[in-house]
Amino acid sequence: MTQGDAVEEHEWGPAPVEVGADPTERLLAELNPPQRAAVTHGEGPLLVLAGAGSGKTRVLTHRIAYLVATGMAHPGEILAITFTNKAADEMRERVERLVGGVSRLMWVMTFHSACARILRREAPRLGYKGTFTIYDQADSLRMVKRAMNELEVDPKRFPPRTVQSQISDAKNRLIDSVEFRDQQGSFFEETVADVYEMYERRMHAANAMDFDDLLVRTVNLLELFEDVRERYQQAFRHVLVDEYQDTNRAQYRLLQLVSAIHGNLFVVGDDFQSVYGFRGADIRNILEFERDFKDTEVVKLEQNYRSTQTILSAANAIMANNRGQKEKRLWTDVGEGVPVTISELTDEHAEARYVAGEVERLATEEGVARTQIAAFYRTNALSRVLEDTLVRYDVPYQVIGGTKFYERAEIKDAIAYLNVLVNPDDAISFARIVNSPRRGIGQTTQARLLSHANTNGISPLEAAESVARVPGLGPGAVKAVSRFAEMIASLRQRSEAEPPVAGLLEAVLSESGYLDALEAERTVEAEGRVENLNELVGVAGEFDANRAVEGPSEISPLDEFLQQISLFSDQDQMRRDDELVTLMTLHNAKGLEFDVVFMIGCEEGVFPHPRSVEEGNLEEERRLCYVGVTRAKRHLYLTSARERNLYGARGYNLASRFLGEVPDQLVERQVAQSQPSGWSLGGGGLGGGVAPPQPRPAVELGVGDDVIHASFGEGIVTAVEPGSVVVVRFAGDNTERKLMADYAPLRKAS
DNA sequence: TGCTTCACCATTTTT
DNA sequence: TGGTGAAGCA
Repeated sequence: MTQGDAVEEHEWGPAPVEVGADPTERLLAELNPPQRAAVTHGEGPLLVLAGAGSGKTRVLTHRIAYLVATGMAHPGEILAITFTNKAADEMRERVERLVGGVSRLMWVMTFHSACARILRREAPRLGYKGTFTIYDQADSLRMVKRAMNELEVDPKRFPPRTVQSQISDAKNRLIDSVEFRDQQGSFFEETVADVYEMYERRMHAANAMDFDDLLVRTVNLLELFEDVRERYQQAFRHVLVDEYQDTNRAQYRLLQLVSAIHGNLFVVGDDFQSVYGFRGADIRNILEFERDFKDTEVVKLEQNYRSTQTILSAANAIMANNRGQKEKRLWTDVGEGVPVTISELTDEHAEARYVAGEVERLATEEGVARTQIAAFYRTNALSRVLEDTLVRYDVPYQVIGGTKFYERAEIKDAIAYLNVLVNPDDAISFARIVNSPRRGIGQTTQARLLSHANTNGISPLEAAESVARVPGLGPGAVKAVSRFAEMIASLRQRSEAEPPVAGLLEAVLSESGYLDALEAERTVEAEGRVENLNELVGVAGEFDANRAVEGPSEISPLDEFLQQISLFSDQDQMRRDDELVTLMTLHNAKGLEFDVVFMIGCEEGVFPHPRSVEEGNLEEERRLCYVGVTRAKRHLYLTSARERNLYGARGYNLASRFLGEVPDQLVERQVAQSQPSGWSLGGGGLGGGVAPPQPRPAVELGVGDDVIHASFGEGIVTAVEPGSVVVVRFAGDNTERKLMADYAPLRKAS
């Protein structure tokens, strides 16, 4: 907290909105009538059904500002919850713009951050230490496997991922292992119940919580301890929730608990955009809100400020095929716009060429910025052909999603070292680092350490510290383990002296031998990993700097750093400044908007996904389609391919049923003439929307040449294949790509 | 202990 | 088609 903010804190009240006249006037001036009704709502629950592009974030931020400006709430009494860090950041920023620095007193954060914050203080009540570690899905999966291993459950018959997801589902529904067992009948489920129980026990012993635990344990806390419950119920006079349709049972219960005294629950959502059912989101939470919270008022936002009427009509028509939903019809006053283009191509290559060609045509002939163009697909696998084609057409693009920074092995390793320093009970992090880098502590040794730890009720680290007492270890293993234990002990001493996190991290990386081992590899991959680790050190340095400004807090810097990054994912990696076309899954597209949207792979067998159809989730697929369609502001393209390689086999598919649900009068249809596919660029019909770049005389490239690519940057040629294809490994993202030497924007580095 | 080969299998994934 | 994970060998 800076000096300036401290001053503003004392001056809170009518925030710096307007001097003189009614301070709320300007806030309300920018709103349409239903928006205004929502913002000026008095006390009691309110459900805002906010259609796509209807200004829901505006309503939320203005509502918060309104509460502050009218004195209905002190900033410190406001809890505003989102699902993503990105949404929370955006909301905080926009609120700050409206009310100024007092926004710092508000709790504007994700469900998980809010829960983690509460649990850091209160976890001892539940028998956890305040320094608990937060496990991501991968860590949690390891723990599931470990529990299964301990119970001798065959992973062939019980896929760990399935078991994990059943446990997670149960937690999302607030069903603990005891209740889970009671409800189950089949042998399979009995076994899952066993694993669930063991998993919980081991998680607790490791002083660790998975993402679901953050919610569930907070609910437990509030239900079990009246004083804690009342404290938070009193504290949060107004509770606001974004994307309410995505809440699961645990989140629902949490909101119910936390808003019980004041009853001011303000939720904004769109049942049409509920696409996370597979993760436990329960669409009933929004459909039955009025029943669950007495005297709820409902406001519908149906005016859309994003898309043309054509696009909205298409979206409405698609959704008319779903049942059990809140009646809602989007409209706009921006006009009809151009028809939806539906194109049927011969195969995925033609489809990709079509998209690439149209992108270039739009960019060069119609002046559409490439940042305003996106392509969505149902499954990540569909991006590959499109990417290859965009490269060949020299169209710069970015892919959102994919491998995340914090999921990279080297980053997870580094964090695991820090986890062990803060939380010595953390068995999963221990396992991660004990033999990484290689120090001769192999599987057998690890298994013996672990079983010794489990039978004696101590942590693996403690077992390592008294390795002499572990039975069955050879002298070599004993020596390696005790050296490891000593190294950790010395690092822990260092961490307790509270140095900056960045310095500690550097010490960890060098003293553990991790960096040395990477450098000894002398490969491009290893180099990239070192770079990533440097980036992590940079993140830590930034954290240290911010912390120095904000002053001390009750928990240690390292602890705070770990909590922050464990709940941070780099979803907000998207760049909007460069001239890049954006590629992503339909799920990732939620909340975004683009002038031009391509939805590729609109075929039966792809979208709707056959698995969803099997499982009776067609309506959710249709909502996903709705989400995709409503991202488009001006022009929507829906493409399908008659045949496509999927999982190595050729598949022949009909166009998606969703295409048929768009009324003909809104559509301009294009059907490809049969044309050969493959490497031949251009040609007639579709896919030749724009002439491909003329072949240049081949650049003489050989293995080992350093090259520079217009969008991928520096790389090295690792192979040359017939047909003037070169394989280049790029330093930037460490991937190998096959490029057409004649077409790729590639030149030899000097 | 650790590397290599082989078989398998396969949505979506805010935290 | 390609990435992952478990058994087999040096």
